[in-house]
Amino acid sequence: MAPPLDPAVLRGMPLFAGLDADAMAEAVALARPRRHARGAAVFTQGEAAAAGHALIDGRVKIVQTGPDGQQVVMRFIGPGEMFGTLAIFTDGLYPADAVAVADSVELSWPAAAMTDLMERHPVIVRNALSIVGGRLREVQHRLREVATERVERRVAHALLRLVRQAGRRVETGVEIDFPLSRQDVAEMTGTTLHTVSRTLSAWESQGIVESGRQQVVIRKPHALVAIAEDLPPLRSGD
Amino acid sequence: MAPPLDPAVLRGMPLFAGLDADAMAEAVALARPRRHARGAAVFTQGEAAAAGHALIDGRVKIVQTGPDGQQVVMRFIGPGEMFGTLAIFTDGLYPADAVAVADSVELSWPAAAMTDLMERHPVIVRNALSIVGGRLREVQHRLREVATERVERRVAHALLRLVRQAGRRVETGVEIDFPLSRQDVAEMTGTTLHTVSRTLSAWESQGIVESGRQQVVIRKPHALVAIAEDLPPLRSGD
DNA sequence: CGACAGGTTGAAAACTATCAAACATTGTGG
DNA sequence: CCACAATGTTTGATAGTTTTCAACCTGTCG
Repeated sequence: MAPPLDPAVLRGMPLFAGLDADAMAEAVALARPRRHARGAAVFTQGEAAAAGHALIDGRVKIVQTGPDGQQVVMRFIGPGEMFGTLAIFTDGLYPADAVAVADSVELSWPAAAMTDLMERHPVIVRNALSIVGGRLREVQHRLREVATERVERRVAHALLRLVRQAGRRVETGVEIDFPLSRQDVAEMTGTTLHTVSRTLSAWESQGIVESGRQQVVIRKPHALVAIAEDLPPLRSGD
Repeated sequence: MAPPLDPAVLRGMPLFAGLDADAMAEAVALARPRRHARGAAVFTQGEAAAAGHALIDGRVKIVQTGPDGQQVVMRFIGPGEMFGTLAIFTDGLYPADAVAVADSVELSWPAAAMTDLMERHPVIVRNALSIVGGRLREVQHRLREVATERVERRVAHALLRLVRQAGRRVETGVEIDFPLSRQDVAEMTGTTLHTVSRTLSAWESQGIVESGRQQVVIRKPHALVAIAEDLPPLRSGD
Protein backbone atom coordinates (compact mmCIF):
# COMPACT_ATOMS: atom_id res chain seq x y z
CA MET A 1 0.00 0.00 0.00
CA ALA A 2 2.75 2.39 0.93
CA PRO A 3 4.00 4.30 -2.09
CA PRO A 4 7.63 3.52 -2.87
CA LEU A 5 9.86 6.02 -1.10
CA ASP A 6 13.13 7.26 -2.39
CA PRO A 7 15.72 6.61 0.31
CA ALA A 8 17.41 9.80 -0.79
CA VAL A 9 14.84 11.79 1.18
CA LEU A 10 16.84 11.06 4.32
CA ARG A 11 20.06 12.38 2.82
CA GLY A 12 21.08 15.46 4.63
CA MET A 13 18.92 14.82 7.64
CA PRO A 14 21.09 15.42 10.68
CA LEU A 15 19.42 12.62 12.60
CA PHE A 16 20.63 10.05 10.10
CA ALA A 17 24.00 11.58 9.38
CA GLY A 18 26.74 8.98 9.24
CA LEU A 19 24.45 6.08 8.44
CA ASP A 20 25.42 3.83 5.54
CA ALA A 21 23.09 3.29 2.60
CA ASP A 22 21.69 0.05 3.96
CA ALA A 23 20.76 1.59 7.26
CA MET A 24 19.17 4.54 5.48
CA ALA A 25 17.07 2.17 3.43
CA GLU A 26 16.06 0.39 6.57
CA ALA A 27 15.05 3.65 8.19
CA VAL A 28 13.04 4.69 5.17
CA ALA A 29 11.29 1.36 5.07
CA LEU A 30 10.07 1.82 8.63
CA ALA A 31 8.72 5.30 8.03
CA ARG A 32 5.15 6.14 7.20
CA PRO A 33 4.60 9.03 4.79
CA ARG A 34 1.66 11.39 5.02
CA ARG A 35 0.36 14.53 3.37
CA HIS A 36 -1.16 17.42 5.26
CA ALA A 37 -3.07 20.20 3.63
CA ARG A 38 -2.38 23.74 4.74
CA GLY A 39 -4.06 24.31 8.07
CA ALA A 40 -4.24 20.63 9.02
CA ALA A 41 -2.86 19.37 12.32
CA VAL A 42 0.00 16.92 12.11
CA PHE A 43 -0.38 16.12 15.77
CA THR A 44 -1.95 17.63 18.83
CA GLN A 45 -0.70 18.62 22.25
CA GLY A 46 -1.35 15.91 24.84
CA GLU A 47 -1.88 13.19 22.27
CA ALA A 48 0.16 9.96 22.59
CA ALA A 49 3.20 10.35 20.41
CA ALA A 50 4.62 8.53 17.47
CA ALA A 51 8.34 8.50 17.90
CA GLY A 52 9.45 11.03 15.42
CA HIS A 53 8.55 13.05 12.37
CA ALA A 54 10.61 14.39 9.52
CA LEU A 55 9.39 17.04 7.16
CA ILE A 56 10.03 16.29 3.50
CA ASP A 57 8.30 19.27 2.01
CA GLY A 58 6.24 22.22 3.16
CA ARG A 59 6.30 24.02 6.49
CA VAL A 60 5.02 23.09 9.93
CA LYS A 61 4.46 25.31 12.94
CA ILE A 62 5.00 23.99 16.47
CA VAL A 63 2.67 25.72 18.91
CA GLN A 64 2.43 25.24 22.62
CA THR A 65 -0.79 26.13 24.36
CA GLY A 66 -0.94 27.20 27.97
CA PRO A 67 -3.65 26.37 30.51
CA ASP A 68 -5.49 29.60 29.71
CA GLY A 69 -5.28 29.18 25.99
CA GLN A 70 -2.31 31.49 25.44
CA GLN A 71 -0.28 30.19 22.56
CA VAL A 72 3.42 30.35 21.89
CA VAL A 73 5.03 29.41 18.60
CA MET A 74 8.04 27.32 19.52
CA ARG A 75 9.40 27.10 16.01
CA PHE A 76 8.79 26.58 12.34
CA ILE A 77 9.98 23.39 10.72
CA GLY A 78 11.33 23.31 7.19
CA PRO A 79 12.16 20.44 4.83
CA GLY A 80 14.82 18.12 6.24
CA GLU A 81 14.09 18.91 9.86
CA MET A 82 12.88 16.48 12.48
CA PHE A 83 10.09 17.39 14.85
CA GLY A 84 7.91 15.85 17.51
CA THR A 85 10.83 13.80 18.79
CA LEU A 86 10.90 15.26 22.25
CA ALA A 87 8.07 13.05 23.45
CA ILE A 88 10.11 9.88 23.11
CA PHE A 89 12.62 10.94 25.69
CA THR A 90 10.08 12.11 28.19
CA ASP A 91 6.52 11.01 28.86
CA GLY A 92 5.38 9.89 25.43
CA LEU A 93 2.92 12.71 24.97
CA TYR A 94 3.34 15.50 22.45
CA PRO A 95 4.14 18.69 24.31
CA ALA A 96 2.72 20.91 21.57
CA ASP A 97 0.55 21.10 18.47
CA ALA A 98 2.07 20.77 15.03
CA VAL A 99 0.15 22.51 12.26
CA ALA A 100 0.95 22.59 8.57
CA VAL A 101 1.17 26.23 7.49
CA ALA A 102 1.70 25.15 3.91
CA ASP A 103 0.80 21.93 2.14
CA SER A 104 3.29 19.46 3.53
CA VAL A 105 4.67 15.95 3.24
CA GLU A 106 5.99 14.30 6.33
CA LEU A 107 7.47 10.98 7.40
CA SER A 108 6.85 9.49 10.80
CA TRP A 109 8.26 6.56 12.69
CA PRO A 110 6.29 4.54 15.21
CA ALA A 111 7.91 4.46 18.64
CA ALA A 112 8.91 0.82 18.36
CA ALA A 113 10.55 1.33 15.00
CA MET A 114 12.57 4.29 16.20
CA THR A 115 13.69 2.55 19.37
CA ASP A 116 14.74 -0.36 17.26
CA LEU A 117 16.66 1.82 14.84
CA MET A 118 18.43 3.58 17.65
CA GLU A 119 19.43 0.33 19.24
CA ARG A 120 20.83 -1.00 16.02
CA HIS A 121 22.55 2.22 15.02
CA PRO A 122 23.93 4.02 18.03
CA VAL A 123 25.07 6.90 15.89
CA ILE A 124 21.44 7.93 15.68
CA VAL A 125 21.38 8.42 19.42
CA ARG A 126 24.49 10.57 19.21
CA ASN A 127 22.92 12.59 16.45
CA ALA A 128 19.73 13.01 18.43
CA LEU A 129 21.73 14.22 21.41
CA SER A 130 23.45 16.83 19.37
CA ILE A 131 20.21 17.96 17.76
CA VAL A 132 18.38 18.25 21.05
CA GLY A 133 21.40 19.96 22.59
CA GLY A 134 21.43 22.52 19.82
CA ARG A 135 17.76 23.11 20.21
CA LEU A 136 18.10 23.57 23.95
CA ARG A 137 20.65 26.24 23.26
CA GLU A 138 18.37 27.98 20.84
CA VAL A 139 15.48 28.02 23.26
CA GLN A 140 17.71 29.33 26.03
CA HIS A 141 18.76 32.11 23.73
CA ARG A 142 15.16 32.99 23.00
CA LEU A 143 14.34 32.87 26.68
CA ARG A 144 17.00 35.46 27.29
CA GLU A 145 15.64 37.59 24.52
CA VAL A 146 12.08 37.50 25.74
CA ALA A 147 13.20 38.09 29.31
CA THR A 148 15.42 41.06 28.61
CA GLU A 149 14.58 42.75 25.32
CA ARG A 150 11.69 44.94 24.32
CA VAL A 151 9.18 44.10 21.71
CA GLU A 152 10.74 45.85 18.74
CA ARG A 153 14.06 44.06 19.16
CA ARG A 154 12.36 40.73 19.73
CA VAL A 155 10.36 41.09 16.54
CA ALA A 156 13.51 42.03 14.65
CA HIS A 157 15.28 38.95 15.99
CA ALA A 158 12.36 36.74 15.10
CA LEU A 159 12.23 38.00 11.53
CA LEU A 160 15.97 37.61 11.11
CA ARG A 161 15.77 34.04 12.32
CA LEU A 162 13.00 33.35 9.84
CA VAL A 163 15.03 34.91 7.06
CA ARG A 164 17.94 32.66 7.88
CA GLN A 165 15.68 29.65 7.98
CA ALA A 166 13.33 30.35 5.13
CA GLY A 167 14.55 33.42 3.30
CA ARG A 168 14.23 33.61 -0.47
CA ARG A 169 15.77 36.32 -2.59
CA VAL A 170 13.27 38.41 -4.48
CA GLU A 171 13.74 41.63 -6.46
CA THR A 172 13.12 43.94 -3.55
CA GLY A 173 14.92 42.01 -0.86
CA VAL A 174 14.49 38.74 1.00
CA GLU A 175 11.10 37.18 1.42
CA ILE A 176 10.03 34.83 4.17
CA ASP A 177 8.98 31.89 2.15
CA PHE A 178 5.74 30.80 3.79
CA PRO A 179 2.52 32.40 5.00
CA LEU A 180 3.25 34.24 8.22
CA SER A 181 0.58 36.26 9.98
CA ARG A 182 1.00 39.09 12.47
CA GLN A 183 -0.51 36.76 15.02
CA ASP A 184 2.21 34.19 14.31
CA VAL A 185 4.94 36.75 14.87
CA ALA A 186 3.20 37.88 18.04
CA GLU A 187 3.14 34.33 19.35
CA MET A 188 6.81 33.91 18.53
CA THR A 189 7.79 37.01 20.45
CA GLY A 190 5.40 37.15 23.35
CA THR A 191 3.42 40.17 22.30
CA THR A 192 0.10 40.95 20.58
CA LEU A 193 -0.73 41.09 16.92
CA HIS A 194 -1.55 44.77 17.38
CA THR A 195 1.92 45.64 18.54
CA VAL A 196 3.46 43.57 15.75
CA SER A 197 1.30 45.37 13.24
CA ARG A 198 2.36 48.77 14.54
CA THR A 199 5.99 47.72 14.51
CA LEU A 200 5.85 46.48 10.94
CA SER A 201 3.98 49.60 9.88
CA ALA A 202 6.71 51.76 11.34
CA TRP A 203 9.40 49.73 9.58
CA GLU A 204 7.45 49.86 6.37
CA SER A 205 7.37 53.62 6.46
CA GLN A 206 11.14 53.57 6.93
CA GLY A 207 11.53 51.30 3.93
CA ILE A 208 12.98 48.48 6.00
CA VAL A 209 10.28 45.93 5.19
CA GLU A 210 7.37 45.43 2.85
CA SER A 211 4.58 43.37 4.25
CA GLY A 212 1.09 42.35 3.48
CA ARG A 213 -1.37 39.65 4.24
CA GLN A 214 0.64 36.78 5.72
CA GLN A 215 3.70 37.85 3.86
CA VAL A 216 6.87 39.71 4.74
CA VAL A 217 9.75 40.92 2.60
CA ILE A 218 12.81 42.38 4.25
CA ARG A 219 14.25 45.14 2.10
CA LYS A 220 17.07 46.20 4.38
CA PRO A 221 18.24 43.25 6.42
CA HIS A 222 21.08 45.37 7.65
CA ALA A 223 18.71 47.86 9.23
CA LEU A 224 16.87 45.04 10.92
CA VAL A 225 20.12 43.75 12.34
CA ALA A 226 20.83 47.22 13.65
CA ILE A 227 17.50 47.21 15.45
CA ALA A 228 17.99 43.69 16.75
CA GLU A 229 21.42 44.52 18.11
CA ASP A 230 20.34 47.92 19.31
CA LEU A 231 22.95 49.70 17.24
CA PRO A 232 22.53 53.30 16.16
CA PRO A 233 20.23 53.39 13.12
CA LEU A 234 22.01 53.62 9.79
CA ARG A 235 21.95 56.66 7.59
CA SER A 236 22.79 55.46 4.11
CA GLY A 237 20.74 53.37 1.76
CA ASP A 238 21.09 49.78 2.85
CA MET B 1 47.26 13.88 44.79
CA ALA B 2 43.54 13.48 44.26
CA PRO B 3 41.78 12.59 47.50
CA PRO B 4 40.16 9.15 47.37
CA LEU B 5 36.61 9.47 46.13
CA ASP B 6 33.73 7.37 47.23
CA PRO B 7 32.16 5.85 44.11
CA ALA B 8 28.82 6.16 45.86
CA VAL B 9 28.72 9.84 44.98
CA LEU B 10 27.54 8.87 41.53
CA ARG B 11 24.66 6.79 42.87
CA GLY B 12 21.43 8.41 42.00
CA MET B 13 22.88 10.57 39.26
CA PRO B 14 20.59 10.22 36.29
CA LEU B 15 23.49 10.42 33.86
CA PHE B 16 24.98 7.24 35.25
CA ALA B 17 21.76 5.37 35.91
CA GLY B 18 21.94 1.78 34.82
CA LEU B 19 25.72 1.51 35.04
CA ASP B 20 27.19 -1.43 36.92
CA ALA B 21 29.52 -0.90 39.85
CA ASP B 22 32.66 -1.36 37.76
CA ALA B 23 31.65 1.26 35.28
CA MET B 24 30.72 3.62 38.10
CA ALA B 25 34.15 3.18 39.61
CA GLU B 26 35.69 3.85 36.24
CA ALA B 27 33.68 7.03 35.88
CA VAL B 28 34.64 8.22 39.34
CA ALA B 29 38.30 7.51 38.63
CA LEU B 30 38.22 9.80 35.61
CA ALA B 31 36.59 12.68 37.44
CA ARG B 32 38.40 15.59 38.97
CA PRO B 33 36.96 16.96 42.23
CA ARG B 34 37.06 20.63 43.15
CA ARG B 35 35.81 22.94 45.86
CA HIS B 36 34.37 26.35 45.20
CA ALA B 37 33.79 28.93 47.84
CA ARG B 38 30.54 30.85 47.80
CA GLY B 39 30.71 33.45 45.06
CA ALA B 40 33.43 31.70 43.08
CA ALA B 41 32.99 30.94 39.38
CA VAL B 42 32.99 27.27 38.43
CA PHE B 43 33.29 28.20 34.79
CA THR B 44 32.74 31.21 32.58
CA GLN B 45 30.69 31.90 29.49
CA GLY B 46 32.74 31.59 26.33
CA GLU B 47 35.51 29.59 27.97
CA ALA B 48 36.52 26.26 26.40
CA ALA B 49 34.57 23.57 28.13
CA ALA B 50 35.43 20.53 30.13
CA ALA B 51 32.99 17.84 29.21
CA GLY B 52 30.74 17.78 32.16
CA HIS B 53 30.26 18.71 35.77
CA ALA B 54 28.35 17.09 38.58
CA LEU B 55 27.52 18.85 41.81
CA ILE B 56 28.20 16.81 44.92
CA ASP B 57 27.32 19.39 47.49
CA GLY B 58 26.29 23.02 47.61
CA ARG B 59 24.44 25.07 45.02
CA VAL B 60 25.45 26.53 41.67
CA LYS B 61 23.72 29.18 39.61
CA ILE B 62 23.84 29.06 35.81
CA VAL B 63 23.71 32.57 34.38
CA GLN B 64 23.68 33.58 30.77
CA THR B 65 24.86 37.05 29.87
CA GLY B 66 23.63 38.91 26.82
CA PRO B 67 25.65 41.19 24.56
CA ASP B 68 24.57 44.24 26.58
CA GLY B 69 25.26 42.68 29.93
CA GLN B 70 21.69 41.69 30.71
CA GLN B 71 21.75 38.50 32.74
CA VAL B 72 19.33 35.63 32.90
CA VAL B 73 19.46 32.88 35.48
CA MET B 74 18.92 29.68 33.54
CA ARG B 75 18.71 27.47 36.57
CA PHE B 76 20.03 26.51 39.96
CA ILE B 77 21.89 23.24 40.33
CA GLY B 78 21.58 21.10 43.44
CA PRO B 79 23.53 18.07 44.66
CA GLY B 80 23.32 15.14 42.24
CA GLU B 81 22.67 17.27 39.17
CA MET B 82 24.88 17.53 36.13
CA PHE B 83 25.66 20.88 34.56
CA GLY B 84 27.83 22.42 31.91
CA THR B 85 27.29 19.41 29.66
CA LEU B 86 25.64 21.27 26.84
CA ALA B 87 28.95 22.46 25.42
CA ILE B 88 30.05 18.95 24.47
CA PHE B 89 27.24 18.49 22.02
CA THR B 90 27.64 21.85 20.38
CA ASP B 91 30.68 24.05 19.92
CA GLY B 92 32.76 23.18 22.95
CA LEU B 93 32.34 26.56 24.62
CA TYR B 94 30.37 27.12 27.78
CA PRO B 95 27.19 28.99 26.91
CA ALA B 96 26.85 30.51 30.38
CA ASP B 97 28.57 31.28 33.66
CA ALA B 98 28.34 28.92 36.58
CA VAL B 99 28.71 30.53 39.99
CA ALA B 100 28.68 28.84 43.38
CA VAL B 101 25.99 30.51 45.47
CA ALA B 102 26.96 28.38 48.45
CA ASP B 103 30.21 26.61 49.25
CA SER B 104 30.22 23.71 46.82
CA VAL B 105 31.98 20.51 45.82
CA GLU B 106 31.90 19.50 42.22
CA LEU B 107 33.25 16.76 39.97
CA SER B 108 34.26 17.39 36.40
CA TRP B 109 35.25 15.20 33.52
CA PRO B 110 37.68 16.25 30.82
CA ALA B 111 36.20 16.05 27.35
CA ALA B 112 38.32 13.07 26.33
CA ALA B 113 37.34 11.11 29.42
CA MET B 114 33.65 11.72 28.91
CA THR B 115 33.77 10.86 25.23
CA ASP B 116 35.56 7.70 26.17
CA LEU B 117 33.03 6.81 28.84
CA MET B 118 30.16 7.39 26.47
CA GLU B 119 31.72 5.23 23.83
CA ARG B 120 32.28 2.39 26.24
CA HIS B 121 28.88 2.69 27.92
CA PRO B 122 26.22 3.66 25.44
CA VAL B 123 23.62 3.84 28.17
CA ILE B 124 25.24 7.10 29.24
CA VAL B 125 24.38 8.60 25.87
CA ARG B 126 20.79 7.46 26.27
CA ASN B 127 20.68 8.98 29.72
CA ALA B 128 22.14 12.22 28.45
CA LEU B 129 19.52 12.35 25.74
CA SER B 130 16.73 11.97 28.20
CA ILE B 131 18.23 14.56 30.55
CA VAL B 132 18.72 17.11 27.80
CA GLY B 133 15.25 16.34 26.45
CA GLY B 134 13.73 16.98 29.83
CA ARG B 135 15.61 20.19 30.19
CA LEU B 136 14.50 21.35 26.76
CA ARG B 137 10.95 20.82 27.86
CA GLU B 138 11.50 22.80 31.00
CA VAL B 139 13.00 25.73 29.15
CA GLN B 140 10.16 25.70 26.63
CA HIS B 141 7.74 25.86 29.51
CA ARG B 142 9.54 28.83 30.98
CA LEU B 143 9.63 30.49 27.60
CA ARG B 144 5.88 30.25 27.45
CA GLU B 145 5.58 31.67 30.92
CA VAL B 146 7.80 34.64 30.24
CA ALA B 147 6.10 35.26 26.93
CA THR B 148 2.54 35.14 28.19
CA GLU B 149 2.31 35.75 31.92
CA ARG B 150 2.73 38.89 33.95
CA VAL B 151 5.38 39.45 36.49
CA GLU B 152 3.52 38.42 39.61
CA ARG B 153 2.62 35.01 38.20
CA ARG B 154 6.10 34.47 36.89
CA VAL B 155 7.61 35.21 40.27
CA ALA B 156 5.13 32.85 41.91
CA HIS B 157 6.06 30.11 39.46
CA ALA B 158 9.75 30.71 40.01
CA LEU B 159 9.43 30.47 43.78
CA LEU B 160 7.36 27.33 43.52
CA ARG B 161 9.97 25.73 41.31
CA LEU B 162 12.64 26.62 43.83
CA VAL B 163 10.57 25.19 46.64
CA ARG B 164 10.23 21.94 44.78
CA GLN B 165 13.92 21.87 44.06
CA ALA B 166 15.36 23.17 47.29
CA GLY B 167 12.54 23.51 49.79
CA ARG B 168 13.17 22.73 53.43
CA ARG B 169 10.46 22.55 56.06
CA VAL B 170 10.82 25.08 58.82
CA GLU B 171 8.42 26.05 61.61
CA THR B 172 6.69 28.76 59.68
CA GLY B 173 6.54 27.07 56.29
CA VAL B 174 8.97 26.03 53.61
CA GLU B 175 12.27 27.76 53.20
CA ILE B 176 14.32 28.00 50.04
CA ASP B 177 17.50 26.42 51.18
CA PHE B 178 20.17 28.69 49.74
CA PRO B 179 20.91 32.40 49.52
CA LEU B 180 18.59 33.94 46.98
CA SER B 181 18.56 37.66 46.30
CA ARG B 182 15.82 39.79 44.76
CA GLN B 183 18.15 40.29 41.86
CA ASP B 184 18.38 36.53 41.37
CA VAL B 185 14.62 36.18 41.26
CA ALA B 186 14.44 39.10 38.85
CA GLU B 187 16.92 37.43 36.55
CA MET B 188 14.96 34.20 36.70
CA THR B 189 11.74 35.88 35.70
CA GLY B 190 12.76 38.63 33.33
CA THR B 191 11.95 41.57 35.52
CA THR B 192 13.79 43.99 37.81
CA LEU B 193 14.77 43.61 41.41
CA HIS B 194 12.49 46.53 42.20
CA THR B 195 9.43 44.80 40.93
CA VAL B 196 10.38 41.61 42.73
CA SER B 197 10.83 43.54 45.92
CA ARG B 198 7.41 45.14 45.59
CA THR B 199 5.84 41.79 44.82
CA LEU B 200 7.39 40.09 47.82
CA SER B 201 6.44 43.02 50.04
CA ALA B 202 2.84 42.69 48.95
CA TRP B 203 2.86 38.97 49.61
CA GLU B 204 4.51 39.52 52.94
CA SER B 205 1.73 41.83 54.01
CA GLN B 206 -0.75 39.14 53.04
CA GLY B 207 1.12 36.58 55.11
CA ILE B 208 1.99 34.46 52.10
CA VAL B 209 5.75 34.70 52.45
CA GLU B 210 8.36 35.87 54.89
CA SER B 211 11.50 37.16 53.35
CA GLY B 212 14.66 38.91 54.25
CA ARG B 213 18.15 39.34 53.04
CA GLN B 214 18.77 36.59 50.46
CA GLN B 215 16.26 34.39 52.13
CA VAL B 216 12.68 33.42 51.44
CA VAL B 217 10.21 31.35 53.42
CA ILE B 218 6.88 30.43 51.90
CA ARG B 219 4.21 30.35 54.57
CA LYS B 220 1.24 29.57 52.36
CA PRO B 221 2.36 27.55 49.37
CA HIS B 222 -1.25 27.09 48.48
CA ALA B 223 -1.79 30.79 48.07
CA LEU B 224 1.26 31.00 45.88
CA VAL B 225 -0.10 28.24 43.68
CA ALA B 226 -3.34 30.18 43.40
CA ILE B 227 -1.43 33.20 42.19
CA ALA B 228 0.68 31.14 39.81
CA GLU B 229 -2.39 29.50 38.32
CA ASP B 230 -4.39 32.68 38.38
CA LEU B 231 -7.10 31.16 40.53
CA PRO B 232 -9.34 33.28 42.74
CA PRO B 233 -7.46 34.09 45.95
CA LEU B 234 -8.29 31.87 48.90
CA ARG B 235 -10.23 33.05 51.91
CA SER B 236 -9.37 30.66 54.72
CA GLY B 237 -6.16 30.26 56.65
CA ASP B 238 -3.91 28.07 54.56
C1' DC C 1 32.58 52.61 63.02
C1' DG C 2 32.22 53.16 58.13
C1' DA C 3 31.61 51.04 53.81
C1' DC C 4 28.84 48.18 51.28
C1' DA C 5 25.67 44.93 49.52
C1' DG C 6 21.05 44.08 49.63
C1' DG C 7 16.46 45.82 50.23
C1' DT C 8 12.40 49.09 50.26
C1' DT C 9 9.49 52.62 48.54
C1' DG C 10 7.69 56.84 46.11
C1' DA C 11 6.96 59.31 41.85
C1' DA C 12 7.27 59.78 37.05
C1' DA C 13 7.96 57.95 32.55
C1' DA C 14 7.84 54.48 29.15
C1' DC C 15 6.00 50.52 27.07
C1' DT C 16 2.65 47.61 25.77
C1' DA C 17 -1.90 45.69 26.21
C1' DT C 18 -6.59 46.36 25.74
C1' DC C 19 -10.68 48.13 23.69
C1' DA C 20 -12.93 49.62 19.69
C1' DA C 21 -13.73 50.50 15.03
C1' DA C 22 -12.74 50.49 10.32
C1' DC C 23 -10.46 48.63 6.26
C1' DA C 24 -8.63 45.11 2.91
C1' DT C 25 -8.30 40.73 0.80
C1' DT C 26 -9.65 36.14 -0.05
C1' DG C 27 -12.68 32.67 -1.03
C1' DT C 28 -17.33 30.94 -1.58
C1' DG C 29 -22.05 30.15 -2.59
C1' DG C 30 -25.84 31.83 -4.97
C1' DC D 1 -19.92 37.32 -11.68
C1' DC D 2 -21.25 39.47 -7.46
C1' DA D 3 -22.38 39.72 -2.68
C1' DC D 4 -20.95 38.50 1.51
C1' DA D 5 -18.79 36.10 5.14
C1' DA D 6 -14.48 35.15 7.11
C1' DT D 7 -9.98 36.22 8.03
C1' DG D 8 -6.26 39.20 8.47
C1' DT D 9 -4.64 43.99 9.10
C1' DT D 10 -4.42 48.86 10.55
C1' DT D 11 -4.96 52.56 13.67
C1' DG D 12 -6.71 55.64 17.45
C1' DA D 13 -7.63 56.17 22.26
C1' DT D 14 -7.19 54.62 26.80
C1' DA D 15 -5.71 51.99 30.63
C1' DG D 16 -2.54 49.19 33.05
C1' DT D 17 1.91 47.24 34.02
C1' DT D 18 6.40 47.61 34.67
C1' DT D 19 10.59 50.12 34.33
C1' DT D 20 13.33 53.83 35.51
C1' DC D 21 15.09 57.25 38.53
C1' DA D 22 15.96 58.62 43.18
C1' DA D 23 16.30 58.44 47.83
C1' DC D 24 16.56 56.15 51.88
C1' DC D 25 17.00 52.26 54.97
C1' DT D 26 19.28 48.17 57.35
C1' DG D 27 22.11 44.72 58.72
C1' DT D 28 26.80 42.76 57.95
C1' DC D 29 31.58 42.61 57.69
C1' DG D 30 36.20 44.04 57.91
